[in-house]
Amino acid sequence: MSDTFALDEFDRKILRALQENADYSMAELGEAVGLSHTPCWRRIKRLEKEGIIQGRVTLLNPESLSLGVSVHAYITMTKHDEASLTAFEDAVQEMPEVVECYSTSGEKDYLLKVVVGSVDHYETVLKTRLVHLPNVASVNSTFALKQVKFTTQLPI
Amino acid sequence: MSDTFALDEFDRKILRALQENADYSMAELGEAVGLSHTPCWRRIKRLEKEGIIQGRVTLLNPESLSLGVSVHAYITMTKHDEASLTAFEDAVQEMPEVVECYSTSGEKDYLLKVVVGSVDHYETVLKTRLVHLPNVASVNSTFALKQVKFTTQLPI
DNA sequence: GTTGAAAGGGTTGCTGT
DNA sequence: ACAGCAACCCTTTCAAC
Repeated sequence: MSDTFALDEFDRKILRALQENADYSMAELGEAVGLSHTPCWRRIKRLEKEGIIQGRVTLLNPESLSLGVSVHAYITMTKHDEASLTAFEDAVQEMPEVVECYSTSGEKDYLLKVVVGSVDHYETVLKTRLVHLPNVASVNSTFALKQVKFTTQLPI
Repeated sequence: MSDTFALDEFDRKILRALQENADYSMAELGEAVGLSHTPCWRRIKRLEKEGIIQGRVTLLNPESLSLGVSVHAYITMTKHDEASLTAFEDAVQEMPEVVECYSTSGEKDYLLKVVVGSVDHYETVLKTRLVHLPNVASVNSTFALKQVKFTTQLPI
């Protein structure tokens, strides 16, 4: 594959640490992985240029923002030509409540993860927005009773 | 709710910017939201202390690490007493390939999002790990054909 | 790879509004 | 409350080796 790169154990240690916490200083990071700060910094710059590091983001606490309700919505489409699917996918990008979207194998066409503040709030989003997305035939919703695990750390 | 706090428009602008990119300097951030860097920095510290800001993480590109295959696994449990569920949930935390886990309403008990490198890799994870998690009766897997959207930004 | 030094930005306190 | 300023210190960044 043209988009894979050879990573040594230093790179992996750096990536594992940075996935967990982007706030490590070069000195801390170097000490943790067994390098001095300069090669550590050079490796990070290389990993950024290669596109392996996508960026640093701040994670917020959903509960404290009254966004503690996650819903998985399963979408069946009326049409399956490329233009119809693209119209749906573009519209999904514009909905901030939809934080994840996958086209799926199996009976349903898409799986959406939607973040809202309450069941009532979801009902509004569902009836005023989701069912009106382009070419949607039906929406089947499953509420998350509990978020058991959520991590942005990839298993490297 | 004791864990919700009053946020003004400055706080929201700061949070929106930091969710998108944690690398903004105080000067940039202040300019973007209409504050000077000192009050901007103080607000961030307050938001961290209140737990609204959970932390900063580095996001990696799954494809470049050969982790481009996402699978949603639906779990049915053999037992539903609290101890059995807790045993399962604890075991899930220890599986780095499982990046999300929700207990769900509906027929299935849990929904897992699993990140792997290939379909073959998933088969191994499924047969050697997932089906042997505590109190699992059955696992039903759906492959993501395409990741249409993924964001860590909450809709604030 | 290392050491070390310059430049930049984060952090704090103070004054004034 | 915020702006502005000054100072310190840590971190990033880039030499030179």
